[in-house]
Amino acid sequence: MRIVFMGTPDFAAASLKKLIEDKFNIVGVFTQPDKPKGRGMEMSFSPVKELALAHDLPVFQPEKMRDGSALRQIEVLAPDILVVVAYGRILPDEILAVPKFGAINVHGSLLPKYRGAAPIQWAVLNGDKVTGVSTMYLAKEMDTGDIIYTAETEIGEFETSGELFDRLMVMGADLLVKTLRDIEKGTAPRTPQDNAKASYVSQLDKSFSPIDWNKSPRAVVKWIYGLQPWPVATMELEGSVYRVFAAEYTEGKTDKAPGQIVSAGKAGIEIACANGETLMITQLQAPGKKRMKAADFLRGHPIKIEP
RNA sequence: CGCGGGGUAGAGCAGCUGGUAGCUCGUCGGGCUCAUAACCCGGAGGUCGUUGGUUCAAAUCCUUCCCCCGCAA
Repeated sequence: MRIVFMGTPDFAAASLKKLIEDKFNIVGVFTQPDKPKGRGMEMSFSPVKELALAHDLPVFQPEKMRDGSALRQIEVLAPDILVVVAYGRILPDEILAVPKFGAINVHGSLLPKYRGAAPIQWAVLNGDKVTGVSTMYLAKEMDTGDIIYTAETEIGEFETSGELFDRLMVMGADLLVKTLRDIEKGTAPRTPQDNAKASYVSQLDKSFSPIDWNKSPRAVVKWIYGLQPWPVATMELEGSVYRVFAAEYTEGKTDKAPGQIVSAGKAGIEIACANGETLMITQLQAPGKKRMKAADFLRGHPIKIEP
């Protein structure tokens, strides 16, 4: 089976890596054009491109998908199926129509829940106990195609989105392999999504960072861990914005208003949340500094606690 | 050359309008205490990221490079 793979970030690279390891016949790899990244704005390749180059797979990086050139490239490759994982582009119908098995996708949620851009992060942010990955056929509308397979996994209480990402991309890769094998055998199921149960989630950005202390401790914990590795939860402390990386639950009760510092010591910085409950911040990062334990931070930044 | 912050004792910071370095914690020793992440006394520990320069004298001024971090992508 001739496969054309389309993808860009690490999540996609994990699937491509698995397909390569399992000796699938990948005839071409599409990924986003190279862009300057990082400090110094150095040109960099996408993880998918790096991987493809390392295995001598032909790489295609069309600037536009709708000007016909991408279509011609794909027609030449004559794939039997298109595997699209976090490519970052909407594919026009004429491209989807080329392969006889169509196009399939790996999505980081249990569809139809969390259609959209940041399903993994939102599963964490919402405090879900379980999430998973799905494989599906590409449809005209984003993430609405028929589901092929799903796989579930539990979310750790203090698991970051990044950690969950790493697990889900491996699960996704495995599920993709199973999906491809069964499509080839003709035994892959095809289940339409129940649109009534669908939900959409938006991409995250820095406007999500500030912690809302009027929430319960658990909601704040989920916010802190769900926003990692990006954009990272933040809190204001004596005029500066600090990035918050870790927190623990406490038995503490307080009369202070949400957001007020209750205590600061070896265990961390205790902050009031909703209903008089508190949360212990244990790891944070000051502007221009690297992340550190709250106890380390307090040595050089004694905090005055309002009575 | 995309913008900006920072590299000072084991850790976190101050000092940076130049004169051989200070604070908190930790650590070591001693004391006090029924006891303590408590308190008291004492000690160890730093070629101030690197290179060259200015100067009678630099952590403090200028310069080279390295490393860390945030923004932006």
